[in-house]
Amino acid sequence: MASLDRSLIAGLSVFEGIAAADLDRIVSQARSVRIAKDQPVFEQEQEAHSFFVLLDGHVRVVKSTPDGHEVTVRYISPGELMGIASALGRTTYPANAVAAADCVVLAWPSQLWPTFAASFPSFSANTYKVVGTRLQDAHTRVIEMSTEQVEQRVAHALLKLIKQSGKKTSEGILIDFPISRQDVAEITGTTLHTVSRLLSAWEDQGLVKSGRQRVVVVEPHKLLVIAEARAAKS
Amino acid sequence: MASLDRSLIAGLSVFEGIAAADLDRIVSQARSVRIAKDQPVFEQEQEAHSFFVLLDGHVRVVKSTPDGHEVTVRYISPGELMGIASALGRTTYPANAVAAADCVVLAWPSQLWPTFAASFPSFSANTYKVVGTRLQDAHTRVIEMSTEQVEQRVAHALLKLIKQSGKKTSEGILIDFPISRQDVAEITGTTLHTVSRLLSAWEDQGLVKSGRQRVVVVEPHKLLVIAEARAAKS
DNA sequence: TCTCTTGTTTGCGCTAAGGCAAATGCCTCT
DNA sequence: AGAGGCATTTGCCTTAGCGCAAACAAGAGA
Repeated sequence: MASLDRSLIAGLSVFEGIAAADLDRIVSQARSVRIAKDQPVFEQEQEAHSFFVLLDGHVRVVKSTPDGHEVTVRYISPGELMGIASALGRTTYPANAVAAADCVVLAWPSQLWPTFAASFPSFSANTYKVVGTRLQDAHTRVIEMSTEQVEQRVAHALLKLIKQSGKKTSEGILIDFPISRQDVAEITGTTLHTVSRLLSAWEDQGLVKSGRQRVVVVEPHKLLVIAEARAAKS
Repeated sequence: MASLDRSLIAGLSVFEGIAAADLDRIVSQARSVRIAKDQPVFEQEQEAHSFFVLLDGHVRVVKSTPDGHEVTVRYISPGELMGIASALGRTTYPANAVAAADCVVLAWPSQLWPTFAASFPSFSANTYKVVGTRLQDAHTRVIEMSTEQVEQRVAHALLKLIKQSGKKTSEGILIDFPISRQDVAEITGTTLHTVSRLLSAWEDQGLVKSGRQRVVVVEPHKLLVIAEARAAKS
């Protein structure tokens, strides 16, 4: 591992509260892997041989149903953990992870987890905190799916995406990786057609600008109004 | 704690792999609490002062949305953990837990968690395994909400309920606590009207028998066929 | 530059399922 | 036993949003 990586890594929230020396020991046992866009990071049902931290790029975590549907569970941004099945006593990955853009990840063999957890309590605590957040997020998703209409869900999804992976540009806030209508549909549980219609409508109102695999949110506030709308619609 | 409880408790999967002596130390620090039907076990946003094991009864975990919707996150059956926010680094409960029937729970103060986790690795491992399962379940819920129609979701919900809390009777498998159409609706993200219509239809076909706050599944296999149906419907 | 592939837009019809409303039935409490 | 409150059933209407299908860009590769 290049020392360049170390300084970059020290700032990540996953490693908060870990002494520099410990961090070195942790990082020195990782291997750094480059993954090209659309290549898998890990796959559903596969043996969970490693856990990862994403250093650069974006990863989409997807579950496939027997009947061919694909549901996006979450997007992973730089700095986030993924594939931590081993911390939860699982031996296989529960979903597919695919690079949504070219990625660089740090990978540790899963069998190191017990040692890490015992030796570096902060690391373990940070990890479980992440798990807690994800459980929370998943429940929020369920609630959104249960109580909101498609328009609100798509608005929420875009807001979540710009919060997580937004990049300010002169036009507005860009979702910083290629994302298609189909992708948004798989996040929100709808169809690419409906997403397309919504984006077109919002584009007309000046809320967003979008193109091929590209979405820029121009008016986040107005989008938020739609997302939080109770009953009436404009 | 009566020693009666100890023998009962030793069999629970949460305590698997824990030496009898350790189990005694764990259980001796719990207090046993009786909670009447419809009374809260813990509440959303409240400080997570304790974590629990349900010994008897059934608990419904519900999240309320700002706009008055209620979504049932899960049902807890005897032997299961609940309120384990502290193990995930949270300081407040993420949802409401209400007794769906009269309950008996064991409660430990949250501040014991770090000690327990350090002293009894099996306990910690078991707990995180439960968390893993719940995360999994939550994702399954999201997928069901995204890809299945209401009929399939309700069928799945009933199957899950009889698996978790089913009791064989002469008529079929009874869901062993009072459950209304509204409750089923809150699990599946639909309305009590739709649930009522479905149950009536299934009753006509002899798949279930149901009454006021009561559901008996007569033909689990046929229900499974509905739950797993791809496109066509009978 | 031209072509091909892949993503996007949009129109149209259809239906699952929600909303509303009213009737009925079953417990529970007095 | 009677009364009141819930839970349930059902009919009817409305509609959000899906499916299908066809036309349209806009990159990518030759």
